[in-house]
Amino acid sequence: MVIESRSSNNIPIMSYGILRDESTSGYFPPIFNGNGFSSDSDQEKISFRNAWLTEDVSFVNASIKRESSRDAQETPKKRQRCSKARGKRRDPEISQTLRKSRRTMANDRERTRMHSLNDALENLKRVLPNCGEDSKLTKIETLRMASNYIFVLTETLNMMDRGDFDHTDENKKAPEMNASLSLSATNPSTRSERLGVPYVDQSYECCDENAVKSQPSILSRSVTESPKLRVMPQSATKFEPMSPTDALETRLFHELSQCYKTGNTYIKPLPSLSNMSISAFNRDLITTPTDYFRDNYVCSEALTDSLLPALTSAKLRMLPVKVSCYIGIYILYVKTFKISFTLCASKFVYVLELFCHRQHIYPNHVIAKVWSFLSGKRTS
DNA sequence: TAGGCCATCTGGTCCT
DNA sequence: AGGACCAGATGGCCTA
Repeated sequence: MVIESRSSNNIPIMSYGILRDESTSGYFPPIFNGNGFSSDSDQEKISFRNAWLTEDVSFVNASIKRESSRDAQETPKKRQRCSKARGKRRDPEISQTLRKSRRTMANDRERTRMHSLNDALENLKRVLPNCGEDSKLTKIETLRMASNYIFVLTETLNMMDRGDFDHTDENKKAPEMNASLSLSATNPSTRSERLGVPYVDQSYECCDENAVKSQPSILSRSVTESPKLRVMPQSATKFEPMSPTDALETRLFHELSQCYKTGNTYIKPLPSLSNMSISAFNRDLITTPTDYFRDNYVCSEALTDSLLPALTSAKLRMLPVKVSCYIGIYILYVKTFKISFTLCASKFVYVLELFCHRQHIYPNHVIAKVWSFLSGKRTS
C-alpha cells in the first residue's frame, strides 16, 4: 500500500511506503501493537500511514524526491562530526530488496528508539512537581522544568548544608512589616490590608495533596480568626483572587517600573498580573530563572547576580519552580527599587494566591515561608 | 491560517 | 558488519 500526497494539479509530492520482508513480518514496534492508543481511530490513522508496501517502488521514489529537494536548496548543512571519512559505500551487489528490508528494520529500530526516548521524557515529567500524567508540557518545557527543579533541589541542599536561612538585610525591614501587621490586625477591613498579613494554619504544614486541594484560600477568611475555631467556608473552591487595584501598588509595579533605570540598565515592567492569561503566566515562567530574568527584565550582570541569591532564598520545598521564579523577581524588585515592603508582600500573596488557586495548590505553607523570608524570620 | 509541536522516514556517521 | 545515534525533511494535528 502506498500513501501519496498530491499537489493541486495531481502531481505526487511525497509518497511513503514500507517494505517488510519475511524476516520482519509479524514484528511490530510498540506503537503498532495496539497498546497506547487513545482510540481505535488513532491506531487506524497510524496504521494507515505506515501501511505495508508490497510491490510498489515508491520507497525509492521518495528517496529520490528527498534528495532532489535537498539539492535544490542552496548549500544544505553538512554534518561535520568527524573529519575521519568512515562512510560506508553502498555495495552494488546488494539487491534492492535486501536494502529495502534493511531500511525497514532500521526504521523500526529508530522508531523504537524514539519511543523509548519519549517514555523517558514521560517518566521525567511525572517526577516534576505539578506535572501529572495529563500535563501539557512539551518536550523542551519538560527538560527546562527538570533542569530548574534540579537546580532548586541542589540549592536547597546547599542552603541546608550552610545553614543559610537568615536574611539580615530583610531583618532591617522588619519594623515596616510589623507596622503593617499591627495595622492589619486591628483593622482588617480592606482586602489589601488582609493581604498584608499572611494567615498560616500550621495544621496544614504537612498536609497531603488531597487536603491541599480542599483547603480554603487565605483570602477567604479573616486574619483574626483562630485556626482552631475556623469554619471551613463552603465556597472555598469558588474562590477567585481579585487583582489588588491599589493605585500606589499598580503605579509602582506596572507604570513607574518602566521608568526605572539603574546605570545603563533599563528594567522592563513586570507583566500585568490582572491581564495575564494563565497560559502565558505558565509559559513565560517555564525557563531557567536566570535566562528568564536576563531576557525579560535585566541586562546587567550585577542585577542578575543579585537575583541568584534572591532566587536561592525563595527555593522552597514543594514550591513550583515558576512560582519561585516569580518570587525571586519580586524579591529583587524589593531590593533594587526599595519598593514598599508591605506593598510588595501583598503582591507576593496575590501572585501566590492566583497561581495556587489555578493550580489547585493550597498556598498557606508557601505563603508562610515567603513571608518568613521577607520578614527575616524563620517559621518553626 | 500561520506557527508550534510531534512522529516518522531517511541517509550519513559513529561505536562496538 | 550491524546497530546506535544524529540531524534534515516532511506531513499531520492542534491552537491562537
